[in-house]
This record gives sequence, structure tokens and C-alpha cells, in this order.
Amino acid sequence: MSDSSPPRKRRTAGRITLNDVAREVGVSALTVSRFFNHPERVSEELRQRIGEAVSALGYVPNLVAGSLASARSRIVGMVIPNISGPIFANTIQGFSDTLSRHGYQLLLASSYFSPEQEENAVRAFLGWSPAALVVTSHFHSEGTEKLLAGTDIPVVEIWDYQPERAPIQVGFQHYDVGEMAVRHLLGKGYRRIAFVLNSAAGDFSALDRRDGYAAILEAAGLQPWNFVPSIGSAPFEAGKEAMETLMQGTPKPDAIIFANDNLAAGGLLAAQRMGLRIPDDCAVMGFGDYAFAHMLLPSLSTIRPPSLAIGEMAALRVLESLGAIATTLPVQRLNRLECQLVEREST
Amino acid sequence: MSDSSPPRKRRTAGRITLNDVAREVGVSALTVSRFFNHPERVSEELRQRIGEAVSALGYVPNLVAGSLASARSRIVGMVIPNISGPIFANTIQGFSDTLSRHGYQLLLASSYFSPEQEENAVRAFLGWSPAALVVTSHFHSEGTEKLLAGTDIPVVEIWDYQPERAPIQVGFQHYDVGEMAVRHLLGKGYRRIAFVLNSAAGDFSALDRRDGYAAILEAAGLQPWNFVPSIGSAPFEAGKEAMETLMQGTPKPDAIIFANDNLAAGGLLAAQRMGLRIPDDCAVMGFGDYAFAHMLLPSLSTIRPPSLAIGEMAALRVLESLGAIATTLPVQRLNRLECQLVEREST
DNA sequence: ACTCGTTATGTCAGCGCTAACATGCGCAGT
DNA sequence: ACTGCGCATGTTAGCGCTGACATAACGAGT
Repeated sequence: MSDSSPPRKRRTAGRITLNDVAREVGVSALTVSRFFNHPERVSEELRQRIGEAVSALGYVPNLVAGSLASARSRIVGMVIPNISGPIFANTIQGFSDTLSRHGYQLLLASSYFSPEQEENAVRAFLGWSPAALVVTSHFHSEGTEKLLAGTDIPVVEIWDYQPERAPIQVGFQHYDVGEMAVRHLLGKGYRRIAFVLNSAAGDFSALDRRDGYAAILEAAGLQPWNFVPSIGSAPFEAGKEAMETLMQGTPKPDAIIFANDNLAAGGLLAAQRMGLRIPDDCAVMGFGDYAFAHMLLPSLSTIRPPSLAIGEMAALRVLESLGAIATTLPVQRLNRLECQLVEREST
Repeated sequence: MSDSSPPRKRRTAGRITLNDVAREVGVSALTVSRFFNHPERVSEELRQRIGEAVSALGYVPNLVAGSLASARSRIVGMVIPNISGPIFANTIQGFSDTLSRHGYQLLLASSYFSPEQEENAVRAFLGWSPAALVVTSHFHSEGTEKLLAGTDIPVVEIWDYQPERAPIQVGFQHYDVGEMAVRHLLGKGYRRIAFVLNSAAGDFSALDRRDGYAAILEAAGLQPWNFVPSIGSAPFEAGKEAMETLMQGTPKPDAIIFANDNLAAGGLLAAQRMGLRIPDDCAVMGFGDYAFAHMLLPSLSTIRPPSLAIGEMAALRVLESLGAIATTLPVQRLNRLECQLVEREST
């Protein structure tokens, strides 16, 4: 009876759209679209009027629709082992800040060193057709490798530096870190150098550091000496245990390299309790240069990874790949950064 | 000549779509869509076959298209002052983990306590029609307030707890923290209690802590004693300066509350250098219970904010609001969490 | 005057998916 | 047998935006 074409129920709330702005100004929607994406192609006068209408109406561009239409988005996904740890936080910060300075958003997930969780995150991220993807290290599940290989967006692998792998690499070689620590200690005259590695860490990179340690030590004609505390979960406690066990045994080491600063801090505290003089009775080295390393007594010699720089450089490489920042040269695929040995009182 | 309807150039790469999967299985696209979003409405047999086709083809659902069509997304935006600081990292971690356990993704941005940066991030996030939005504290720009008020998605304010504000609140009252610290010190017999606040921090919450400190002290008939180090940017150095200045002056305080653990750590080190006995010559309290607080000498008494719990509870409230997890009750709007006083050697 | 190129703006279709509605089927109840 | 209901699946029409292409307006060069 009444009406031949019953109007469909509208699904969306009264959200303000490009068309609303266009109608207000008296131009086509496309011109308003250009106002946001290619402002230089809109005349000065219209730019003015559109700008006013946008803020008068409180229009917020719908990036979802835009991304669907253009098959591009300004989202970059990052999968990192953890957010709150002392190691990666700076990388995330540097990455996020550099990205957002260029109008890109960060989609973040943590994997806790689990390849499955990483794969889930990568899959979910790919659903958003992100502009690029950043993953940590090179230990991926087969599924992740397949997903990454099957996409044509830029992929960056950070923290580890593996020249033979295809994705853009931004990081350092953990092997070198072990080497750097040993050289430092050998140079200071230490000879019986132990390496303490907390088994619980899913952090495979620590194994590379230990390998570097062992290789240099053997090259110097000395014996590697690995110690794995029985306490797996709490690094601080594990570090204490390591110091106590090693320094109550015979022979004793004259230097201990801990796989990270948390372990080392535990070691220092145990040493203090045992009345040992650090570094005279035993030198201590850590890895990470965590915030507290310089506050300990004695302050901790350690190796500082380029956490922030990794995040920033990863972002730069991403932005270059996307053409968001100018480069005359092709995007650099291999980016090897330097760790820095920070010598303090404990060695 | 050749063809009456010249086929438009295809814009997208050969991405696999729902239709490809549907054709493969011999069903309609909608059935495949249901396979992902409402699997219980698809027969067991089809579920099986669709599942196989999906993994055979390596199909990854296009969440952008899905979000546009349904006007919903599984993205939640969070704007937080910083990522790498010791305070917020745990909150992000707890939030992210809880969200991702339920299939939601985290879009993250940091504001560095700048209302403008916060507003930019909120605006950009809103463009993604996120499922919910989380912001830190209640100090927003006017624009941010307008944006948040104009949306109908759940908004959660974290860290501060402001019962009179409209959004869901998950946090604690910093005022109470100041109070808690003073009560602890008064209970231990300290009477000349100073408060050290680093002016450079854009962290307004610290002001609330100081107000709580001052109020309780005055209520006890004692004089508040504020000290602002001249060094603005480096909290550790500023803490040293505060300790030196205060303990070389007359009269001296018998206890110092530092606005955060970084300042307090600097204070402890300076005290050690000056040969002061902590807590006999002067007690020291911090705020934050940063990772190193228990590793210092003497170990630092401090107040531990519920960082992780805030992140987790914020995520729970978001998920409840979205109906992603079951609740019989309406979503709790006010969530006041407890800080914990951690008594160690420095008081 | 005419062509050509450049710039500013508009028309149309469609990105990949899902809400609303429609259909068809099997089965219980009478 | 027939109605009515619930369940599995299909058809249609967009979601809000942008790409390709079209067009109009204008000045410069011949």
C-alpha cells in the first residue's frame, strides 16, 4: 500500500561522514577526501572552508572505510616478547614515537617468547592489512614464516641481526656481546670466568651470548664454565644462588658473567651478604644496562644494547619502505647496531 | 571495437577473499563469514569443510572490511603517558594480555603527559572505530573531552580514580598515597617530614600525592615542608641534590618522602656518600616500587601502585562493556584499587 | 583562433565483508 | 495431511571511502 520501496533500516549510528561535510561546504565528497589525503590538490579557498566545516561538525575521518577503499592503512603491527620487561620497553617507545610522528599507529602484541602466540598475533595483524610488520628475532613458527612470506608488506626483524635472512634486519649479534664481555674481563686480567644463564628464560638470544663467551674463552686457551641455577623463574633469586654456589665451591671463578642484569643484581647482593669484595674477590658483569645498574653498590659493569635505537631505526626503515619519508637510496636491508660496554665498579 | 564493457582495472592484489573460500567449498560467502563469527550457526559438516578450505588457501579474514560492514572492530585504543617508564609498562602489559586472550587487539600511543598529543592519539584512534578507548588520568584537553563525550563506545580512565567523572574509573587516589606515606612515618615516630617533588615531571598526579601528604601533616599539627630540586630533568640527580641540600641545612628533616623511587634512589646514594645512616639520620620513602627498590642498600620503603591490576581490570571492564565476557551485573563503573605500602630498610 | 597542458573538481564503481531479510527444509503437534 | 516453528543457508544492499577516469576552466604557445 503505502510505499513501494520500504527504506531499509540504517545500520549505523548518526556518525558524521565525508558526505555530510561535503554537503555542508557544497562540494563533492572526493574533494573533502582530498583535503585530508592530498591537501595540495585542493584550492586554498576550499581548504579553508572545508577545514572550518570539519571542525564545526566535529568530523573524524573513518579510517576503516578509507583503508578498505585504498587497500592501505597507516597501522604498523609489532610483536615483541614482552612489554614491561626492562629490555624491550625502550624499543617499543622509540618505535611508537617515531611512527606516530609520521601519522602511523602502532598495533602491539606480546608473545612471551612463544612462537604460537607470535603466530596468532601476526595473523590477527595481517587481517588489518597493516602498512608493515615488525617481529622480534628470527625464531618463528613455520606458520609465521609462511604468513610473512606470503605478504608483500615490509617486514622488519629486530634485535637479532641475521644477515642471511630475507626481511629487513635491525639489531645486533648476541654472539658479539658474549665476546665483548669476555674480552673486557680478559683485558682486566681475569682468567676463571663463569657464565650464569637462567634456564627458565625462553630468551634464545642468551644462548647466543653464551656461545660467544665460550668461543672466545676457548680461543684464549681457557675453559668455559657454565652454571645454571636451579631456581628457574625468579632471576634475582637465581643470581643469588649462582653467586653463593660458585663462590663456596672450589675452585672459585674470579669473574662471573651473568646473562642479564637481574641475575647480576642478585649476584651482587649475595656477594655483599657473604662479605665478598667485588670486584677483588670476583668481578661481575651483566647484560642490559637496566635502569638500576648504576644505582647498585658496587655499580654494575654491563653491556648496553641499543634498545631505543633499534626501535627508532626499525621505524625509519618502515617509513622509508612505505615512502613516508624521503630516501634517495634503496632501503637499507641490513642494519647492524652496536652494543656498548659500560664499565663500572664491579669489574 | 573489441569489447563493449572494458573491465576496470582491479585495484587489489590477488588477495584471497571470503568469496574464494566460499567458491572452493561450494557455499555462499555469508556461510563462510558465519564460520568465523558465529560458528555455532554453521552445521558441523560445513564447519569441517570450510575449516579445511581456509587453511588450504591460507585465507586471512580482512578485518578492515568486516569492521566497515559491521561498524564494529576488535581494536581497543590505549593512550598512556609513556611506555618505557617503570610505572605504566605493567599496566600496558596486563591490559594487552587480557585483551588478546579474548581476541582483541591493542592500538597504543604515548602522550608524554601532553594533552595535545593525547588528543591527536584519541582522534586517530577514533577513526578506527575502536571497540573501546582507554586513557590515563583525568587531565584532558577540551578537544579530548569533546571527542570522548561524542562517542558511544566505552571509555575507561585509568590510574586516577575520580568518582565524579562519567567514564569508567580504574585506579587509585594519589591523595591517599601521600596520606599513607605520612601515616607510616608518623607511626614510626618521625616528625620533621619533607616532601621532594621534581618539578619537571608533567605528572600531575604527584601533586595529588603531595596534597595528601600536606593535609595529614597539618592535621597532625605539623608543618608541611616541600622541596623542589633545581635539577628538573634527571630524577636520579635531582634526588641527590634534594638529599644534600636538605641534610646540609638547618633544621634537618628526619624523614623525606620522594615523589617517586627514582628520586629516592638518588637520595639514598647521596646519603651514602655523605656518610649518613639511613634510616637513623633520615628515613626515606619512595613511590612506585620500581624493580630496583628492593635491590638498593638500604632497600627502599615505598608504596606500590597496583600497576598490573589496573591494566587487567581496565581490560575486564572493557570486555564486559562489550559483552565479550559474561556478567550478570551491570558493568562496575567505579573501581578503586589499593596501593600497598612496602616497608623495607629505609624507614 | 586553436591546440595543448595543467590544475581543480566531479562521476561512478567497487574495496571485502556483514545486517537484515528471505527461503527452504525437517519435524513436532494436532 | 497441515500448520507452525526452528534451524541452516542464501540474496540483496549497502558500510564510508578512494581509485580510475572524465570534465571544466584557464593560460601559454603557435
